[in-house]
Amino acid sequence: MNSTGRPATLADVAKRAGVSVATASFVLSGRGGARSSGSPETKAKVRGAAEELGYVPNRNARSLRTGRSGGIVLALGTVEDPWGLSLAGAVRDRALPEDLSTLILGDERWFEFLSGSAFDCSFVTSVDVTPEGPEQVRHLARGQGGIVAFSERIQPERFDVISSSAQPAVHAAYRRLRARHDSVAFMTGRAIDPERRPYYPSRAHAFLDAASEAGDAPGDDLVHASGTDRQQSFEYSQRWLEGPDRPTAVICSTGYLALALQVAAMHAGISVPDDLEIISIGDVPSDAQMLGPISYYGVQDVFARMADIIVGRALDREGSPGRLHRFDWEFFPGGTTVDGADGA
Amino acid sequence: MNSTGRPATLADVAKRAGVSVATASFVLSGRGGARSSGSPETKAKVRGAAEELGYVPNRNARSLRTGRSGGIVLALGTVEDPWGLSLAGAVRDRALPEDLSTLILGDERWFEFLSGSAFDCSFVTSVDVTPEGPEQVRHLARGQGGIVAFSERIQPERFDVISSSAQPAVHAAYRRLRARHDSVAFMTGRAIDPERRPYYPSRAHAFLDAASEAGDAPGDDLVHASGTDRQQSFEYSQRWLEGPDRPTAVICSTGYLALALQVAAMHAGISVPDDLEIISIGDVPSDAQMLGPISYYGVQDVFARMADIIVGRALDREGSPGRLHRFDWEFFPGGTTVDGADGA
DNA sequence: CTGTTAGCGCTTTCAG
DNA sequence: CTGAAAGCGCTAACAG
Repeated sequence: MNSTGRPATLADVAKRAGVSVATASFVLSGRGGARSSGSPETKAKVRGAAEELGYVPNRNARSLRTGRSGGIVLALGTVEDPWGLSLAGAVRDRALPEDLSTLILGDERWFEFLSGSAFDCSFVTSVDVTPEGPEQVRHLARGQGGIVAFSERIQPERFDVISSSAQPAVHAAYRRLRARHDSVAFMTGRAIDPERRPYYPSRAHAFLDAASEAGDAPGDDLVHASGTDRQQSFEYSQRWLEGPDRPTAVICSTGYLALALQVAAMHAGISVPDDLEIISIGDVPSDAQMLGPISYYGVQDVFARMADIIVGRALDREGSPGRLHRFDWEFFPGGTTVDGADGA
Repeated sequence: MNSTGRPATLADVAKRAGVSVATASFVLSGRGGARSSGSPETKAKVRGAAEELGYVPNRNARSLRTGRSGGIVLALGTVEDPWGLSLAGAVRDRALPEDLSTLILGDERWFEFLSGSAFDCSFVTSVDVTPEGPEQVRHLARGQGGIVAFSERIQPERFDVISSSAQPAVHAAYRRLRARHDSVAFMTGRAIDPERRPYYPSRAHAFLDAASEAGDAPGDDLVHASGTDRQQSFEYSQRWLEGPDRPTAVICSTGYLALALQVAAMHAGISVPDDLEIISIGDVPSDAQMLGPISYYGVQDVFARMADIIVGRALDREGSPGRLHRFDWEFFPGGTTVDGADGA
């Protein structure tokens, strides 16, 4: 490994090996290990020179030329959400053997960032939170890399779409708990904000629909906004459980809320599931659970399936016209409900 | 926004605006908004054409030319660690106003990935886990972008180094608790593995040193490996707290272990801090705490300080010879120790 | 103030 | 089987 000056270029390697740039390129990047790559002797010389110089191909130049970058980028909107991290882990595990790097975009300006780049595949989650989301995705699809969009309101075109609505799950959870309780409450992080409302019905909306569909009263007071961080949720849960309108059945809009509620119940001496049943919409990462599994609605093998789609797109050069992948939610019974594994 | 064909190139824009490529480039990328950019009329034409065509510069081409990419990449080694995510959040907040994107590299092949690329700044955490780490960092530093390395065994050269050893903190924590207890235990995730040992002393090693320095017995049995995920840690804590050698003072090697222990203590009816004192090495993200603040040793404003260094490097074109940033750990009293805010 | 020109480092025909 | 040359899209000198 040479230790002076700027990084070695292919031309440097070629010169040192006494061959032309083209040959060097052929040996190093073309099917080097496989068939028909050059005379064994030349190969050795080139390889040796590259090694000595610590040569490493400039990815910008290569991408510029080929239109591919050897990378997958996950535009998750936010980095704080553990859901995205689980996905990232699954993608990484599948991408690594294919020699694809996995990157997470940490900010929310996915459109600006992705427009300029040429990744093998870009995955976009926050299509549905702005009005222009779908249009932007279509625009990106004109570029070179593959696109996978996580959305409930866009049709596949030259990109794949993963559609995974929690709405049926919320309805099912409501029916399931309502069958055993006079009243079912809903716990969410942030109150419904009519201003910055996403362009699809939120889980809280689904809950309200489910309640009125079941013939229950307006139910606005059944929606509890507990705050976004865990301490807030925990303290809210404590007050709630020790207050006058203590619930006996709660649907939590995320796994972490369910976790906070579960711990608060233990703290308050309330027995779960006997005196309080909890269902989470979306699973709780197993390594975050402390008091045993929480009953939840979720998608079987979500991360593995999504990772397959994303990596598949990345590997698919010039391909498929775009598929719609619809994910269905099922009930996974845990220790926070009384029921066994029978369906909704 | 044009909706057909491949992405518009600068040449397309120039042609449509009736100017040359150079002029278009000048207007669009050179100090467009600021002074001396071209005649108002041309500017308008070019801007208009770009708008109509939905032009967006190809970042690969630009980077190839300029050697800068408009991005910061954080090579965290793993995505699962919340520490890295907090850092990512802090970096993103500072980078966004400067028009820098923040990326997280999701896999552990940082060297391979970074060698090929030209980011404005790369941050590498796992320098100390392999023997060749430092050499690789030096090699990267020959490239175009800035580098910030998180390491306790490398000297700054043409890159910055952040050195933040937990060792003194472990010693201080030991002394602090030992002053009030006959025996102080240590809780860690993974047992000390002499095989794949990192190339620096681990926190568990520091604990053993601290014990023998205080004149205490070997203490190997004071090190408790509780497993890596939270459920395991929680269950381990439960067994431990309800078993025969129940501790009265514990140092936890990470914040999440302290959290599990705290919850387990509550569960077992053990009063914290009266019957059990807990000190965490490293802080617990505030949004993960449920039972109130945990006493810990940590670095004041770690994430903000690190983010400043990283973004600073990214903005610093052709610059500083490399600085060593040494981070000192302090005690932050919370609800899991009996002491107030007095020093160690 | 705008246009011409020369590359950045790489891959890829196309000849030899 | 190897070399010469073109060009990906963009920017930065230098002319005009």
